[in-house]
Amino acid sequence: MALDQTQSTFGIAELAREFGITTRAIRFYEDKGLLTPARDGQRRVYGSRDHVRLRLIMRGKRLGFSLDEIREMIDLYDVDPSEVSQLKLFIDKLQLRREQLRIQQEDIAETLAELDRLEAQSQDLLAQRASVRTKAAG
Amino acid sequence: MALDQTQSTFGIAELAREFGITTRAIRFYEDKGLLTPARDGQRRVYGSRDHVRLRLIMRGKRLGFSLDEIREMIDLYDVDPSEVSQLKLFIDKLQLRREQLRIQQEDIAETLAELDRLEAQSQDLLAQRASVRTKAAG
DNA sequence: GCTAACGTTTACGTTAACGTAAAGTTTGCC
DNA sequence: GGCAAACTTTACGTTAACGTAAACGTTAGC
Repeated sequence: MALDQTQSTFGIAELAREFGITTRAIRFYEDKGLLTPARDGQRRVYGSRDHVRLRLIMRGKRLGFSLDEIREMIDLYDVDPSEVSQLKLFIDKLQLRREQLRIQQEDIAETLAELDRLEAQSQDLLAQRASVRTKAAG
Repeated sequence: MALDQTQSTFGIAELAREFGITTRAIRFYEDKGLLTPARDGQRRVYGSRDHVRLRLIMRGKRLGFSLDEIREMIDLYDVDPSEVSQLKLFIDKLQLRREQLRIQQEDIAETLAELDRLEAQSQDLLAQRASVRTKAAG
């Protein structure tokens, strides 16, 4: 077995290690309807679908979304496209998310620009200090 | 006074209206050291500096930062550049923030790409449905 | 057969970020 | 001078997202 085909089942501790979270958190996400692992007797067995979902959860958290929001986003991937009216609603939801993300992009761009400015200032100051010390020592 | 020079003092209710939050929240931010309004007797008087800070707070919240993190970020704007060692530490902090924001950018880009994919699929489906109905009706 | 390692459920505790309510003060206005 | 609007402090309540602990089951290795 050299091919290391993407692993297809996981234990809870295994997932916890991989994502750097606790098993408590993973069970909590299940309680909140974000994960739906299979069972082997009592034990939870996570498939590749859960693995993907957990990745989406962590990404959502990094973006500051609540678990409720994250669930809504994740559910977008599983939407049932049978009803046209549902489809249109679905597309509307997509637009809302998109708009929110666009705002975040702007916020990040602004912030990065300000950080750039601050760092430039600081580097200037550092250079000045360095040159002052050099001249004083020379 | 036609020039509407940027307003320089604000009441708490005024700020609350402008930013779409409650006065309670504004006082809470003060408790946490994010705002430091002047006083006119008992009453808080917010200057342009507080106004700027409140904007930064709201931006930080949109990006999912905690108030502690936001305070750290805001304090970067007021850093005292007297000590070189402090300056270097300061630059390190800037780098950390930058890295975090870069990750968020990536996360957003990924998410937007997936939303694009989902929407394209949906629009396809909608178009198919529409053409089916058109043919059935024709 | 015992002990780790891994897993389970149940339940109470904790922190952040406010909401909500009570009770009082100050100010402009009629 | 009385009332409403805006403000104050104090304090208890609430929600999200887990942490922590207790008490128990099961499986592999020595």
